[in-house]
Amino acid sequence: MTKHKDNKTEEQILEAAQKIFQAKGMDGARMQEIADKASINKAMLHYYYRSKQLLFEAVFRKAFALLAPQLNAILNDDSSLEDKIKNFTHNYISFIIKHPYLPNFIIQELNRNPKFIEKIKNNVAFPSIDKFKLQVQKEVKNGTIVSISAEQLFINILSLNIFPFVASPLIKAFANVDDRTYKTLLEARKKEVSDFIINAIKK
Amino acid sequence: MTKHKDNKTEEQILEAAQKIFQAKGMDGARMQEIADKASINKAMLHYYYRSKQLLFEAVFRKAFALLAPQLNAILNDDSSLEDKIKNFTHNYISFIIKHPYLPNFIIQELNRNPKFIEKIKNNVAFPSIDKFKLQVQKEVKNGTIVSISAEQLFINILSLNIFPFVASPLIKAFANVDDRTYKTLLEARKKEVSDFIINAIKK
DNA sequence: ATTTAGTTTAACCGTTTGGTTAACAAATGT
DNA sequence: ACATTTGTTAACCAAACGGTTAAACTAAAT
Repeated sequence: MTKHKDNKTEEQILEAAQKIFQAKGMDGARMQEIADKASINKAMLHYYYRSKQLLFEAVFRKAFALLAPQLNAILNDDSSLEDKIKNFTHNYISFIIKHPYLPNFIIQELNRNPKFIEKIKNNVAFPSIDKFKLQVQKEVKNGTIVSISAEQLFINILSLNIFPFVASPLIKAFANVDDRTYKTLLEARKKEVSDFIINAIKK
Repeated sequence: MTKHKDNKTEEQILEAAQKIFQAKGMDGARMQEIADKASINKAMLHYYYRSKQLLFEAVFRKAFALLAPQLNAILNDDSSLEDKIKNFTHNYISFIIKHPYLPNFIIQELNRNPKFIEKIKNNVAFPSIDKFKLQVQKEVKNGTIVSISAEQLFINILSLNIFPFVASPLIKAFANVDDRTYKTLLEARKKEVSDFIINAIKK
């Protein structure tokens, strides 16, 4: 979209689209609603982004670009495994509390169209697990942690950090807690989760 | 729908609707597509279920009724905490491997409309955390496990078991594994996850 | 044999949808 | 000063959507 000189309207659109898409998903979102939220004419959406699909992809890319660096913190940082887990958990949960729609949006739309991630891989700095893998293997070999594959540990870390945000209505209902209590629980998880993980892997 | 004598068509519709709704969600699903998959006329959908919303609710209720008893296994079973975690993890992952769309469907549609769970609470046997809570508190008091709230432990168990299915496209991409390898990883989690949890909480 | 109630179909309907058009306004360049 | 490009608007469009209708079909009950 480099041909446009004035990017004020373009950004207004992207912000509005972000809110609508993240709340209602690709299928549930309406172009008119996005236009209304951006306080502009519907034709402008197509003037700047050509189609709903392309507008959606712009929103998705932006969201993904926000999330990816967070994961780099655990995959490609130089600190010790224990420090990584502590820092990541604390920072990541703080981050998601500020952007609660983000993980669910990305997960949902990726499930809707799994091939989409290939497009993203070429556009955004994409974290790699390689370094993390070496680190875990080394610690297992040294006997500092129990025998576990880097992939399983990685899945566990992500699960414990992300799932409570993705499935909040379900968990709230089962655990029988109200919104305020749930927020307190999430806040406590900044510490609880890293303790839990470190306990699980240390010998 | 008790007025109908022949329930063959009705079930065909529900099955087709289940597949379409679980793959595309409420907003992405089309009544025509459901009719096609059920090999019947579109008017029949309305004859048996009146509206898209009611058909969707029937599908959702059925899915939820399938999932809820699984959770009862961990919340209201009489066995020891360690046995519970082992059994639940093993059985639940086996269950979801057979119904891979289920958790994501429920989570997604509950996020779309959080009030919906109130409707469900009255219709389906709804698990309660009370008994599990007492059990955890007792074990903490006895010193057999580390100090942890039942809610946090419950969240952790659900996260580790469900998230890998909900976020599979994302995890596959980050962990850089193909479909076959990922299936193997999930299969291994039947044991890995319970070891991980038990390690995390035992003193 | 005829009624009756349940089932199925094709055709139809009003609305909403993403997207387009053509005219107009505001900058920008010459 | 004029011409050209860029930004914005209201009106419009065809297609797709969920839902309805009225008539036809089926089979058991009278």
